[in-house]
Amino acid sequence: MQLFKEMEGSALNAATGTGNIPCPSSSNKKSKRVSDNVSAYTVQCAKCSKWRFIPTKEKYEEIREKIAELPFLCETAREWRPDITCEEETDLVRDGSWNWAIDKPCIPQPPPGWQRILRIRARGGTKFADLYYDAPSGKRLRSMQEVQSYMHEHSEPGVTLSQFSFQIPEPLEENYVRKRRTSSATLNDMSGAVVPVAATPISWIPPDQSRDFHFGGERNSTSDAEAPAES
DNA sequence: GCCACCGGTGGC
DNA sequence: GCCACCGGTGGC
Repeated sequence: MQLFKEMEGSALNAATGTGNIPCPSSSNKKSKRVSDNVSAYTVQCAKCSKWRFIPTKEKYEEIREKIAELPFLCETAREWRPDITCEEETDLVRDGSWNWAIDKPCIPQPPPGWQRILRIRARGGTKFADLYYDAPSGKRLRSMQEVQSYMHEHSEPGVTLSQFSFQIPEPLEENYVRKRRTSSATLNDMSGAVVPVAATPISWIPPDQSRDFHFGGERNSTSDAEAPAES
């Protein structure tokens, strides 16, 4: 299970982070082309159900790709946090400043040289997010169709369509996305609890609250153990 | 002129 | 009803 938080506005490339905390950075960007507006990635331990921050987008993508056959455990995080155990408090404090979403598991890592870009849209729109792939050439592709025709025109040895997925996560917050008019539209449908199917929660954060990571936060809201879709 | 963002819709 | 796909456009 994974989560991320969103940061609006500035380009953030979690992938450039080498430490524990992905810092907003535009270091290796020459243009103002935007990257993800996601600034942190988190995965849930399959054993203790606590959340652990993942230091880079690449690592997150690697974990996500294999999570079905290779469940994430706290000890996996020792790669970047040598002391971490299941005894440590969860990395996440659900204090309302974070918005959550459910990421899909088993999404392939982008081919080498490619970037998978997720842009969370503003609340109240008709769609939750956009997903793009940036080709090594810099070309931005918006759909499988575009990937396909790009591959037709450019030789990308060893790259296949199966390495692409345009699946976007789901917002946990009901009504983040404006519901389309339906004939039976009642305003308060309480039934809409998001029940992810073996999926991966993600979170993003509203603007201007970008850097307050809660590693081992004190006010642990007990376990964020379960699929955070209560009520 | 470009592109990030958003909405609409055809096809399932 | 959903979502993959793509067109439009405002802001830069």
